[in-house]
Amino acid sequence: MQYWLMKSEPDEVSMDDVMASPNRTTAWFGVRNYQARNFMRDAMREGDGVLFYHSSCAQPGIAGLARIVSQPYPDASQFDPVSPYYDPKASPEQPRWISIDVQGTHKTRLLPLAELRSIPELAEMVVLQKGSRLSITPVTPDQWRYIEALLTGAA
DNA sequence: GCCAACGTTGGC
DNA sequence: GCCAACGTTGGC
Repeated sequence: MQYWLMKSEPDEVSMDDVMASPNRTTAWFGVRNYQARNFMRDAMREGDGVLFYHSSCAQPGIAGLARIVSQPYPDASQFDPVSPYYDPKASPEQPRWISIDVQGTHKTRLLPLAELRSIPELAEMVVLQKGSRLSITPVTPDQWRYIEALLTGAA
């Protein structure tokens, strides 16, 4: 069991969109960065916890909690010539990019980036490190527990 | 819109 | 394999 922070632009997919999806589940596709891809392919597994983060927006921060509900599988958009995520170098025989299904569990209050930065217990979070741009970053169990308790009131 | 930081591309 | 140029991310 591992924990992750996943960035989404709320104009594309917001926490509300996830919670409104059938079974509160949506396919995470369009990752086109090898480091993030490798996390999905090699480390993410069904049941892992996800901090759902809104990026590139007026109020960046954590918007809810989710979990991984599938194994990794090839991202269909890489084969679609009209998709903005089309990759001519990928083929169904040799897929390059990975999707995974994410299910929303709690929509929470927005935990703003500035507040995250103000919490000493969270100072080591990968997403807070200088220059960090990865759309998927690992979260430690301690960081997860702290944020989960903060946002859900769970002990 | 600005800009820092990082990733990718491609010539050599 | 090096590295300059370019593109992207993402907070502000």
